[in-house]
Amino acid sequence: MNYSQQRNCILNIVVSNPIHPTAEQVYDIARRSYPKISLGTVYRNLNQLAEHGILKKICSSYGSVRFDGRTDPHFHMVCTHCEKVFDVELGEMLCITDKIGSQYGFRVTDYEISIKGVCSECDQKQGSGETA
Amino acid sequence: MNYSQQRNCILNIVVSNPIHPTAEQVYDIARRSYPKISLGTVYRNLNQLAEHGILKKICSSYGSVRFDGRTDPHFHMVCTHCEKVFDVELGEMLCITDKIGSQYGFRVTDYEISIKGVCSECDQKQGSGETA
DNA sequence: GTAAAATTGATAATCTTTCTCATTTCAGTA
DNA sequence: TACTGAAATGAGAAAGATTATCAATTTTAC
Repeated sequence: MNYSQQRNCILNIVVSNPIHPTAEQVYDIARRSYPKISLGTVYRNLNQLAEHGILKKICSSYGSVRFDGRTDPHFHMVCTHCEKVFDVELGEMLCITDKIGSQYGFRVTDYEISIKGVCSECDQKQGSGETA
Repeated sequence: MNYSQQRNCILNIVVSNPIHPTAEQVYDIARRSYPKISLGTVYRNLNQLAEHGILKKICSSYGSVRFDGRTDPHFHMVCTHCEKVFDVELGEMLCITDKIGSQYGFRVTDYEISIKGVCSECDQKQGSGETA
């Protein structure tokens, strides 16, 4: 895999913006540096980087796939109000997945956990009728 | 919400087929009973039933959204080989989500866990080069 | 610097899902 | 049982997300 300037830019965007961006969001940011970059290039690179394990595809929310610069096991909390995706640490899950593997005869290679709810910010705004 | 024959059929398909079908799969099965049913009707009903909490939308795998007739909290194991989605029971998760909620100030309303890996069936076939 | 391999931008194509709207069905009531 | 307004349907167009194609450009290794 060659590292073109565009690929580097795309990777940096995902790694340095822990917002779990969609391809479209990455595209918007990438265009600031490469105004002629095409959306196809963004999709191609995000998928290739994910295939190589350099970043991760996540499907925490409906609609578009999102990408995560963190590849170590962790969870996500998705706010059903503002649609933001937050990271959650919880080492305990590791032993739970092991348990599941042996209990169901399933060879666990990865897991993806999305906790849905309302983030504290939205929860506070809720009363005033605001929407993020 | 009126219960048309088509809506009943769609609901039955999802509830009685624990394969976590996509809209397209539901459509294919529904056509056996209602050859003229339209894909739009299938999508409309699946979404409405999900909005009413009668069934659940899941995004365990990429590509298409899937639907689940079980609405009680449970996990999914997704085989990366045959793409099948299996149910997993694990009550322990309930206290973990509570913990996460209080730790991060997040009001947890639901969660969705997908464990990815290879199911025992595919694991056995693997050596012989077969693909499901 | 050169050549082969990989990548890009532009655009078409595909796939999934939603929307529109005239027609039909449903549920409640007389 | 017939009537009526609301809800749902089927057909197809439209929108949104993603992938594929391909000539031109960039990258990498020598």
